[in-house]
Amino acid sequence: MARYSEAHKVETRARIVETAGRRFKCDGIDGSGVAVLMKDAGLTNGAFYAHFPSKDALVAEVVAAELATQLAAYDELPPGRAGVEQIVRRYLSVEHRDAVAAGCPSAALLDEIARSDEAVRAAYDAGVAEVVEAMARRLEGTSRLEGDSLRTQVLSAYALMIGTLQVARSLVDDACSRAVLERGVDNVLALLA
Amino acid sequence: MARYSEAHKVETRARIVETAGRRFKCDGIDGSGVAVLMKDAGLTNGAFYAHFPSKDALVAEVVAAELATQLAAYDELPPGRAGVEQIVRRYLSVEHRDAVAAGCPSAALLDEIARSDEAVRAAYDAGVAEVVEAMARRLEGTSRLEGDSLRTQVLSAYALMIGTLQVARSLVDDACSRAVLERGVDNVLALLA
DNA sequence: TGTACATCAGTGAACGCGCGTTCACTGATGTAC
DNA sequence: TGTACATCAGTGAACGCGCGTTCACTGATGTAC
Repeated sequence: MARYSEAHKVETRARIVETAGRRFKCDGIDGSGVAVLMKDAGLTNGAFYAHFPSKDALVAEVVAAELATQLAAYDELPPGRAGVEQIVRRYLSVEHRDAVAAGCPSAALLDEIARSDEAVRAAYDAGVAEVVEAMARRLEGTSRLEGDSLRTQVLSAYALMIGTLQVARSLVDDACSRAVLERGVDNVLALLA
Repeated sequence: MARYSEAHKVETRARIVETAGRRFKCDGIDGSGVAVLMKDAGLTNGAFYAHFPSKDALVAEVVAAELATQLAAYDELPPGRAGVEQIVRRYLSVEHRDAVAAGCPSAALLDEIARSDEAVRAAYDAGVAEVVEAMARRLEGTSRLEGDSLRTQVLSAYALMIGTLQVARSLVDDACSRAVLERGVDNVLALLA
């Protein structure tokens, strides 16, 4: 089994990035070994280095890919402020809280990203900037803020969403967890009003 | 070297918890081995199990101790709303952003805590409840909210602080990082008005 | 007061295991003639 | 059209290393007599 088409290698690589994203979000970056990552993708560990020079290189790609996926999901939503409201309500839902593997990479990995090398943080930085830009463009004209100031406010609101989801996932008390999610929706929407 | 006083063992145990807190916040829980944790405390790895049944047990104690330290620091601040403002300004300062080891355990460890077993999450839950209670009591009477509703709002504000600090630490662009900290202060104070 | 013994925090080597990475090898396919 | 060779994604064993945990041992001190 070799000498595949060029498309095959690209597909395999993409599959590794995608399954690694889910695994990282579930078990953490440090908690996910290369052998497991490759098994998730239906391969053995040795093949990893035909696609990536190191685990760190994969991490940077996964961070970029995960944020790109998050960004792409915004296309399906209604335009303008209505779309942003849907983003916020979905983000701070019980469903998102309980679906770590399919969920936001920021909420699942941010403090590991903060400890990562500059390549990973640069990938995160760029990915978040695009997500913020997409949200800001939907709000432009309907907000008291505009330009950089609006973007800073959107980033601050995104930080509230991230922190809220992490807290909701950490609390043992379900009622308290749901309460912080619900209040988070109100507070984020208030910040973006 | 043995047959120490009872106080000696208590002190040693406390030293392990304290140095482990700093190490966990710097390198992550998964990223900090027992041998390193014990070396930080000036001991060898074997002695660890005279104090704790497992690394997981230490993690739960560290989470509790770190939040207790955060809570204790509030005693030095002015009473009422003025103290809460100082808490927020210090939390979202460049100094706190750059001092991970001495900083907030939530910002450094929250997504690892969310992945931890129930003992760790219960310790986190209880510790956060106390921190929230301390802040809520300072605000009671000067806020449009009261009781459980005020506490939920304080927890939501705490989540914004956590998320903001994590984002500030992850961004490579320093100007952007500072901007989100500054905006975070305004937004948290607005949520608590 | 002096001696024998019990205690137990701490030592440091060792356990099996999984880590990230390397490498000799496989074998289905594409290319050359 | 048929054969020989080159390619290279993927295999699976192995590398040295650090992980969490165990354990036989040490030796300064407290207690018993």
